[in-house]
Amino acid sequence: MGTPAEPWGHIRVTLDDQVLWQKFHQIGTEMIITKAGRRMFPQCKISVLGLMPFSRYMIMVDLVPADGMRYKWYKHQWGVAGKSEPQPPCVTYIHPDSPALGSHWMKQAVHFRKLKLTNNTLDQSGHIILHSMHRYQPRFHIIQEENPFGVRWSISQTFTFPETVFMAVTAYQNEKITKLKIDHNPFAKGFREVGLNNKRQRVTRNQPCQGPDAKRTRTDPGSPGPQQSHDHNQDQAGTDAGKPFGEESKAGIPREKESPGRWYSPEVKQECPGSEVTPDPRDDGSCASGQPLPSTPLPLLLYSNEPWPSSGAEFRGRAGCDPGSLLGSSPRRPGLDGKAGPVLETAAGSLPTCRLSQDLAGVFNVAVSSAPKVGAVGCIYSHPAPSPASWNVPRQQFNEFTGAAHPPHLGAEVSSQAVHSYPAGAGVVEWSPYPLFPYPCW
DNA sequence: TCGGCTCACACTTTTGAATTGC
DNA sequence: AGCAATTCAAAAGTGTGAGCCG
Repeated sequence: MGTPAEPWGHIRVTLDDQVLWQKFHQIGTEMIITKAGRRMFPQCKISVLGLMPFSRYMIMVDLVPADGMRYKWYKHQWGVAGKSEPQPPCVTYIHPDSPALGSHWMKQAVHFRKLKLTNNTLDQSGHIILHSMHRYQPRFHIIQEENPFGVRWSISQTFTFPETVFMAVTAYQNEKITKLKIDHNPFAKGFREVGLNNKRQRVTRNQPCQGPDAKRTRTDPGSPGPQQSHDHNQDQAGTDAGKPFGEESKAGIPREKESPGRWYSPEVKQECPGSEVTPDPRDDGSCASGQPLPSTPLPLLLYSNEPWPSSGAEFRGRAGCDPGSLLGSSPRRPGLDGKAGPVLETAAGSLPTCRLSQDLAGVFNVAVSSAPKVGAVGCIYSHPAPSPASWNVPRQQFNEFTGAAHPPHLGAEVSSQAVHSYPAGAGVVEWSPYPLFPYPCW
């Protein structure tokens, strides 16, 4: 168990499936969001190195606006349609293995396969709520538990990867993205065959069912649709060239199998090779700020009544740490009306006497996977407990927070960093002067 | 009229309980 | 009795296109 003095100096985070991400990024990644929740593809998967094997960490993901714009698909390309809408209640997804030892996280890739996106602002399933036609950037947060008994969570570090920026959509706009997804996503296997991933040809296939009730008649035994589909899938079974997932699993290869990638570390960031990176509207040179950060208290759920920053630049300045930027602020605090999604709440009576940074009144929404990780899920919804997962605090109390991001009990010896990782060249790590979670949990 | 969203659909993959074998 | 491997059904996840809605 190391001291918190320099626990972060050698952490390296690699984005897995980076080649795939870059393929999508080159075209302009689109992520389908649905009311019921849709998984990401490519999925968020990272490799972590440099953790202390016997220290415990939480790893979580949130999605922040990539800019302050709303987009529209016009003439085969994305164009700005205006300013972004007020952001919905933001949820941070905690990896179901959290908290776990550093050795556990480093043993294999950290896969956020259960992470789901939704456009349902009233979602209660813990899915990450996004607006369609907006661009978002996934962020990965690693939070260290200071002692092995889970007294508290403290230091945090944030990693982002420019190629993971995507456009949230309810229906694919770019046919190239559609094709790429079909080619790489096993669940879309049925659409891979030529003709089935083409809207017009698909319509032709179902012509006998055309008409106002066409949807219903597709299941009609007399309809040629299902039969043909079956045949085509049989053909496909032997000719499927991609098989990126299914083949892997059937071959008995661990799903978490890793492919080597690049590392991004704070040290590298100091070099600030920003020129190697695809220009990002949010990258406004803040990588130059290589200052140690104030202490980072525990992650909490922070609802905010503040609207999200309307401009990328503004948001960027806050990135990485405070509740407003990390998890996003919701125009309205969910939960007060009883419609809140599953959130990590802080325990009643355990509120610390910390203060929020000035514009950050609110409460985090923290989603946890549906996976049977009792430690993470159970505690979150249960009574106060001395576990780091049980940050339950009455939502209504969060708005009473004001002010500082330095909880007194953490002290200055605990530093935190927000790191912006770039895939290009040697990589870039960005240090933010803001703590990830400015509130202690107890 | 138009663009965005929802839904049911057919299909594949994944998951996990039940069963079997050692 | 305990464990690992296998089987199988159910659940989850996928893109599509028609229809709905503002």
